Amino acid sequence: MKTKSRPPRRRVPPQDPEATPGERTPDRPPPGSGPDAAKALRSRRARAQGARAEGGRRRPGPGSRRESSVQRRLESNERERQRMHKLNNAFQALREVIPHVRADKKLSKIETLTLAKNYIKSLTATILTMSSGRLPGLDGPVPKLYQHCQQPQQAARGALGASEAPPEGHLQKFSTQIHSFREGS
DNA sequence: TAGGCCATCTGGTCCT
DNA sequence: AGGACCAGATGGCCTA
Repeated sequence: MKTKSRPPRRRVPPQDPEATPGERTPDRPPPGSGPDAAKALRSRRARAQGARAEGGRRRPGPGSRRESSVQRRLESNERERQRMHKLNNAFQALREVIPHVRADKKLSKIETLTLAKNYIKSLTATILTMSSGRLPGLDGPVPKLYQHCQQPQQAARGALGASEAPPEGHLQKFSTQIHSFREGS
């Protein structure tokens, strides 16, 4: 990660005035994935691209500095889109491995992250309890895992119990949390 | 209709 | 220098 101390930024109007951000994608498909979503995305992007090309503004002449800077911006946008798609794919992969109720409703990103964190913590606590602080294949104790589970934050956040709880207790608590999460409490 | 969630654009910053 | 990463802004869609 990088340094977090950035000066506050001020939103400036787009340098390329062909359109403002939201106007470029007027028909975004509903959230979801699959071939239909992908197809809709492609056609939407093609239309957006066309709309940009036909915009009421005069296109810069070939080889102009403005054209190359617009071109760089478009390429940058595309890379950013790809990056976000990869990020979303990772979110989807994470959703698929987190047990949760109401599978018909897609977990939001924040729900996915929160449940994943608590799921990991519950599994960690369970493993520690079952192995008495040791993991199979390791000679010594597992200081990092142990220290992690000793952190006071776990009690403060209330999601998971102390490491003395019976093994099934951790997952039981996680399960309870999943339900309360989905109920919006 | 308000609020939540999201995709996208954008410019600044960091890294290679 | 160029790409990756990040966060703010914006507007669309959906649901209660």
